[in-house]
Amino acid sequence: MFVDGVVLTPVDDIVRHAGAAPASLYANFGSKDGLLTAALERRLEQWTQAWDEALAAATSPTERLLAIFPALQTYQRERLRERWCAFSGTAASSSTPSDQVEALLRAEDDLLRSRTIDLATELVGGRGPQLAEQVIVAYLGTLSGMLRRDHDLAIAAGEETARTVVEFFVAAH
Amino acid sequence: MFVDGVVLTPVDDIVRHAGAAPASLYANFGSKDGLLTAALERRLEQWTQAWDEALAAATSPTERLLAIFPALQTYQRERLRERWCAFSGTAASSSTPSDQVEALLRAEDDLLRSRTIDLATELVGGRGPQLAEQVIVAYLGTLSGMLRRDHDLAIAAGEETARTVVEFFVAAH
DNA sequence: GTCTATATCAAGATAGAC
DNA sequence: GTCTATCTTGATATAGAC
Repeated sequence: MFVDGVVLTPVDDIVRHAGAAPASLYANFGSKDGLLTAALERRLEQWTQAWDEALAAATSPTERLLAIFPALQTYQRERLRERWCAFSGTAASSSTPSDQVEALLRAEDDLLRSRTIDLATELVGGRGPQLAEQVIVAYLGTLSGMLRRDHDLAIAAGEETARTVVEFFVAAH
Repeated sequence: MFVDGVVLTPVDDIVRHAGAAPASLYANFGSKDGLLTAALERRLEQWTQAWDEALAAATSPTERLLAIFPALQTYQRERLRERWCAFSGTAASSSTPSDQVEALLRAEDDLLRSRTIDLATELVGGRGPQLAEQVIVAYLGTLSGMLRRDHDLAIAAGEETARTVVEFFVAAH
């Protein structure tokens, strides 16, 4: 759809794609920033759902910690196809986001960290936060990787990396 | 300096910062894309040097493979301070770069992959490519991490992740 | 080769009709 | 509430003088 994300896509293009008029967009969202906010809210909701579903499908604590990768794959395939990540992309697109956009970026980051730390702690106890940190590096590396190569390859490489890290921590546990 | 990168920074700002006139920029670089090209060329050169230096300072094959992280730190501290990465940032800023910009993005990616594969192969032989892939995930995750948190923390987390992966492969070797 | 001043164009936003 | 038409702004780029 809009491969460059909301921030870098002109309002006119979005409006034309929607079959609507510019004035309607402004009547509904107030500004382009309002549109971006609504888009990120929707993405956060969809992403949370995709992750929830992958967690529910996971059959072991290890797979639960790694479920973020299948979640990313189904999110991309079945939900909001994106070039890499709406949140990192927004952070990259402007170093001075509005307060409401910044709050959403923080909300996504909080979700990522708190869930990952909880899942990692279930798996390795006190070393959970360190393991979580490394799984997050693998996750963020997956997102960056999507910018420069095939999505499926990037996700597979990221998941393998996370799996290595998890095995290492579990073995030392 | 220009925290959002060349692509997202208006020409006027760059010109003002340089104490020059818009016309001079166009006389010297032809277009904004020409300026971006020159900027990326310079960055690739500086980055290669920083990485070379870190490689020269490394004292074991493992440290040589991990030298990309100290290289990133000195690059950021002593060379071209950036918000995250000029190359990933450029890739994120436009999905349709000019041919010359795309060639530079490819050159940076080739450098990253070929060097990492060579160093990983020295360390673990035939499993080198797989190890390299995971170190690259950690590197890219470090870059993305720099977008959202303190640079030193992001680099430390990335290096720790890569170190875990390396230890795992070395132990299995 | 560099400057001032300006043309050109694209993008965000709005006025006013329906 | 949505549309057409338009305003305004800001950004890339150039003309012409020095």
